[in-house]
Amino acid sequence: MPHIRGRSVTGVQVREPRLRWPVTAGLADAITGARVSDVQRRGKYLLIRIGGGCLMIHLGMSGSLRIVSSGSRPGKHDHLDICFGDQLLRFTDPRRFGSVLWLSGWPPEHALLDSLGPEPLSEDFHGDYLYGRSRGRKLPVKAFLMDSRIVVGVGNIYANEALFAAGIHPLRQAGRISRRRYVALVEAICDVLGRAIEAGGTTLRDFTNSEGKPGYFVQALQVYGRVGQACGQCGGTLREVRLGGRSTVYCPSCQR
DNA sequence: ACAGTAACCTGTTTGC
DNA sequence: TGCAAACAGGTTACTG
Repeated sequence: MPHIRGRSVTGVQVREPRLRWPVTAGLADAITGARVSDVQRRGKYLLIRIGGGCLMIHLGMSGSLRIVSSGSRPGKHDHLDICFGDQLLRFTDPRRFGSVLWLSGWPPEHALLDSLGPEPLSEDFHGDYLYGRSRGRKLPVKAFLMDSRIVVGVGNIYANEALFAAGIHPLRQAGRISRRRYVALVEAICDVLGRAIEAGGTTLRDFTNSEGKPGYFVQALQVYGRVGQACGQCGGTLREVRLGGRSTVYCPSCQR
């Protein structure tokens, strides 16, 4: 976020505070006049250091942040603006699964950050770690992977893709997968995430990235959204099950 | 303690 | 054609 680092907040407009959690009351008073000194990320939380505290933003699944000129008229789902003189940081989120919370200290302290697992592309995330955390767990490995306490950043699409790449059946009990296979799974997760980031992410339908353009990784997906189609590995038919209400697509012969 | 499900929300798609 | 229901997703809270 090179657009706002070093700049000072000149105002805040909250048009719709009802997000995943209510936008922190008194946000404008807390940050108006303060300067943005740092921008970090933890899991899917954006951590913007402003003055002595932290603005913690989550984009949910349909949220976005844009830099627009201060004269720009807000649209239907433009719920809040952080003003920086002639420019605004505008938070848009049609489905309101995102959140904007003000934390009064730095480093940020919040229950939502406390129990987060390691970053998937960090060295703390490796096969031995997943293997250890999974012992005794009976839930499906896909649900295990999507638990942010285990590892952050692996959502439904990438869990599907990584399990296919690693040849692991999404319904297999997490505790009944060998160390060797978890090593392969970590490799698959890193590979999938790395390629997705490179391609600008995965966007579906109306979703776009921070520049308003679609992500191109959707074209590289092997299983997600391809139920009924032929498996790229064996030619068999991809199947779908619902797991916690989430679409789970896999190849019954390549994934065991 | 753990596993599974409901809940939040709305634009889009599907089904009658 | 029109309307209602289903669907999608990240994450937490709740239930069993």
